[in-house]
Amino acid sequence: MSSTPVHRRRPALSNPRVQRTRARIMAIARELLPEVGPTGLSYALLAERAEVTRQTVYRHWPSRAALLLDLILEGPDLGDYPEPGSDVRVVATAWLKSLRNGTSDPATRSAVLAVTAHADHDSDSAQALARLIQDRRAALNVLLEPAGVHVDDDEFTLLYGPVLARLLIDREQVTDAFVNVVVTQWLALLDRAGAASRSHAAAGS
Amino acid sequence: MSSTPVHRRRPALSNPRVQRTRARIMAIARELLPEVGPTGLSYALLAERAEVTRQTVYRHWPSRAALLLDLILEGPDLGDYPEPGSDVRVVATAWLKSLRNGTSDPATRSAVLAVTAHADHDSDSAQALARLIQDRRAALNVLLEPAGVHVDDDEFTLLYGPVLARLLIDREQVTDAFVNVVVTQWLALLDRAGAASRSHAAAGS
Amino acid sequence: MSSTPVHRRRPALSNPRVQRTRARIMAIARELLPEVGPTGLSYALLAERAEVTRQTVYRHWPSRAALLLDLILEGPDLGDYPEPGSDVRVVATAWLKSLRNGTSDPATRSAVLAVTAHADHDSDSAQALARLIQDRRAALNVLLEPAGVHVDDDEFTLLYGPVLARLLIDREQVTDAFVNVVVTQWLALLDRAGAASRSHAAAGS
Amino acid sequence: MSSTPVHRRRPALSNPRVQRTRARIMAIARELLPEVGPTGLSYALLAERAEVTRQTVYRHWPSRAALLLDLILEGPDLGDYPEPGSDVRVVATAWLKSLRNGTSDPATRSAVLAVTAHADHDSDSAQALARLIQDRRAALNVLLEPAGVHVDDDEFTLLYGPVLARLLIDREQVTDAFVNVVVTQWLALLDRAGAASRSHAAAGS
DNA sequence: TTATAAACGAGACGGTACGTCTTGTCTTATG
DNA sequence: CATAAGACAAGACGTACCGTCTCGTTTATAA
Repeated sequence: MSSTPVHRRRPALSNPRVQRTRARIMAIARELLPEVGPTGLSYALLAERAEVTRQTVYRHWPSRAALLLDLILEGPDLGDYPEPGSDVRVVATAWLKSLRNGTSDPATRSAVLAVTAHADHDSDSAQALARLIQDRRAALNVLLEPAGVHVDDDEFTLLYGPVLARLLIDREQVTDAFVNVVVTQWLALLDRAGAASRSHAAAGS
Repeated sequence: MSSTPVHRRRPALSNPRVQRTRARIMAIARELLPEVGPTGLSYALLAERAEVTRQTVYRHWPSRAALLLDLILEGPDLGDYPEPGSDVRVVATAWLKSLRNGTSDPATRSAVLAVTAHADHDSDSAQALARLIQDRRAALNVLLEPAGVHVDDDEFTLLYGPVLARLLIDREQVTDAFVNVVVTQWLALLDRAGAASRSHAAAGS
Repeated sequence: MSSTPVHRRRPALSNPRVQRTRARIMAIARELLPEVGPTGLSYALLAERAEVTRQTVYRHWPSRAALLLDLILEGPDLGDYPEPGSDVRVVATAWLKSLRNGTSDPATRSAVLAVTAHADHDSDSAQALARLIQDRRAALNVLLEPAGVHVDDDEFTLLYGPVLARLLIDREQVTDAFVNVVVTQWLALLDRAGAASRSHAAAGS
Repeated sequence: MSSTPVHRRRPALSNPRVQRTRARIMAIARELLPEVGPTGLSYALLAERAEVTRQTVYRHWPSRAALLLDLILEGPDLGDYPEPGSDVRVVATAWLKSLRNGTSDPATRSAVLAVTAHADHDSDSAQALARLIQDRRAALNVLLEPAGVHVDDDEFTLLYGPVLARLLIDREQVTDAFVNVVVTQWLALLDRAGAASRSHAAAGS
């Protein structure tokens, strides 16, 4: 069996040399990932391409999961990030397109899939994945605050589920039309839920 | 890079010895997969646990993808398979629960995720995944035939997407309640689509 | 710290392929040792030069000590091995020259020194060294049997000590003349010891 | 291969701070050496234990050989150093015991063995070893001057050889009794040599 | 019932990768 | 500005797994 990696302090990002090295490795990793896949992205290959020692890569990311996570978090520039608003349809559509754009980057998609695949057996990955989802949901809720809407777990899954399924499993483009269908569906759900709670409230009065 | 695997004839399943060996390895693989994860399921480990030579495993499955695929296809007994019917809600619910049950088996889930993760870089996996999805959709359409309903790509994704997202990404139980919500949503979608095509037809007349 | 090496079966010498591989590696090691020294004789270098994988070298010798020991034991051909006889001087001289010849081979000398140096901290090396010495002493005693002489620890050290010191520490040739001086000395010691035991016996009568 | 070490000025011993640092490192090295062996005594470990930067150790001893040599030369306190005298037996015995005492210290023994083992491939070590031996011989000759005796190479090796062999190779205690036997032997040799030269002189006249 | 073909066990081998360690140099920040 | 902390390149270590290749042995089918 492989021994558990020793916990070791990671290089201080304040150091400009460290920043340079880290940035170069991340860039190469982003290039390489779609080419060779997450399992093919070995420290050996990464180090060679980045013209860096394996040891250096280990110093920055003690495990592949850590590297993949950073790749997801510091994804490529996604263009305009959606802004809060009171029109639920507009906000939800903007958020969903932003999700789609982020996840359409091949490197990011690879990384997400790899982390997801490891989540069952690697608690680090599981935690990272969970945090990722929670952050996205929190972001959506912030955007929807002006509209006085708060999405719960089920509603959230119903919104992003179809889009990610299309991207990751169907492995096809997520068109604007598809996004519109999903959002339309989802608004109907919210309406029903609102009506239910209203009728519930009415019945309770 | 590793050298290209030589194409080699796989053992004939007609031979009872072959069947025994194959069955034992598959069983062990199913046990092991949730424990160690898809990448941890090495030929070496598998062979050792199954008390078989590595060579033997290679003879049966020339690549890990092939093994994983077999694991998915010959999943554990799923209980009653849904039957065709004219009530769309009933049929869709049954199908969705069957999907949930199949994918809830840890070994199967692991295998599906692994295949999905490799699909970007391994055309074999991509093909296998595509076929898997198509088969499921075809099965659903067969079930819905009596109801006179045929689901297209988008509708299909909207049906299974939330369930798989809940299972694979949220990594939580898919409750019957959640299934009901998804189906209710989905029926509304079908209605809208039907109305649209009807009005379309009316306008066209 | 590195984890303790796993105990693993070494290749069966009955296999001719194994013999070939082993012989080639040993030959290369013998060549390399005097060039680069015991610490410079890395598994990496050895494997490269022998055109063999590092893993193969590990399979044959799980530790450097094991390899060095084999190098000592299967030294180069030493020429005629001394024969037993009743003339103590002749036998002792022949044995000592044989020791000298064996230890004069640069590779063997390097190996002996390395094993000796590690004996303090590596019980394997210590044991090997001890066995080496004991074997040599036993061999000498066999040769001297016809002469009715048995050498004890102190006597043995007095015989081989000066020769090894000259070789390993003075790092100079051991001439036949030097061997003769040592043997002459040593015979005087035996005489004295014999006289002492005789007088002892006489006193006891 | 590693790049050749750059020649760099070593700290001035006149500086008291330098002395303190140097003394602490040496002490730690002396402690560590028997524990971990000469190859295990890495600069990294040494620096860590001495609570000093690796750089600092490098500054003091540009190579391991240099450190080991210093360890040998500045061995632990040997007790009374023998004094010159006219009784050859007394002087030789005292000198031999002093040699034994010095070499019995585990750290020193380790260092001596390491230097010896490297002498074949590292000219620095070879030189250091040679100087060490010469110094010891010179010291003995100084002690023996009052007795009018001068030992040559062969005689010297015959005196110290058995003792070092017992210590380093047999890896056993050198008892006073053993020292006495060696000295007795050795005196007989001197006698014979003296007689030979006398008879030689007589024959030559 | 015995060939004969295939599956299987055993394991050596060349590779690649892993995660760790040490070494010697070089950069950066700090006093 | 001299010195520390420590990042980095280079490379070895011992291990694991991979895919292939013998070579015998066992099992199943066919003659």
